[in-house]
Amino acid sequence: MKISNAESVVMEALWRAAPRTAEEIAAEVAGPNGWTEATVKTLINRLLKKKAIAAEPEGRRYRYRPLAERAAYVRAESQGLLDRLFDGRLAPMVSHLSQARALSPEDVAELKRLIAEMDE
Amino acid sequence: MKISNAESVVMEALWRAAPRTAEEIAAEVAGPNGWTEATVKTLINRLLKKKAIAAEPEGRRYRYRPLAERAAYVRAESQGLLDRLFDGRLAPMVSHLSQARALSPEDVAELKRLIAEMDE
DNA sequence: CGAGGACGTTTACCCATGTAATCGATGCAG
DNA sequence: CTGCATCGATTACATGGGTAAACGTCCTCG
Repeated sequence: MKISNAESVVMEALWRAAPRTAEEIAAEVAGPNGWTEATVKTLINRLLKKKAIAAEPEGRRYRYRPLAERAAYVRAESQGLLDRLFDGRLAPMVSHLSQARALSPEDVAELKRLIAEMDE
Repeated sequence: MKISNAESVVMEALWRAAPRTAEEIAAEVAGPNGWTEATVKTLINRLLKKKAIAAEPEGRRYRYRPLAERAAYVRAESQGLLDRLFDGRLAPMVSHLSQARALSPEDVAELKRLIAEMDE
């Protein structure tokens, strides 16, 4: 099932560190997103329904862990965008993004390294 | 204002060629997406409301033309993804995508060229 | 033992979106 | 002139998502 935008914020938190309690998750994501703890709880529940995360009982409460893998999520999202906007071609995308936002020299160096690697 | 997924299909059609009538647009996008002409008309109207396109009268009907620029749309979309998933860093994104999907030699060559260009 | 709190669960509500049918005006074929 | 076909405009309706409060249950402190 599809993970929505707001939900993905919770997922990211869990991908960063898991398992965690609802309280811990909320502590991390509620403020920056202007959400109340109630909102975070709703998101957690929707993710449970979608089987994107699992709950393991710990005493009185639960700790949540991701079931969906970040790599798969990232791949689906970026591939979708790539296909929709750049006809699946990476080069035009890189071209576009590098124009739209200046790259740091480190970025350029890193890219160069990547390409060199691919070129074998 | 935000352009939704379905709406973006209409936008893409108009970016490809404009101005066009609703009928022409529908002819191009309805079938492949499994939409009726009515659906396309709704999308057109929503885009009008959002000021993403404009209508110019032509005899008894209208021809539509994009107001929003594709470049801006593409930039917003890809930048959003880049920020959300790759912390705004292009190199990790390229790395991820090139792993997830093998690049053609042309792509690699093109990328190499791009990087070389940036490096000045 | 009783009250307050901590948690997860349920319910709520509104807006955007996907999808489409219907309506109203208008121009054209007879 | 009149009825049919066309168009755009209006209305419809279900689902998903963002946002959150209310509820029920159990634990714990006094």
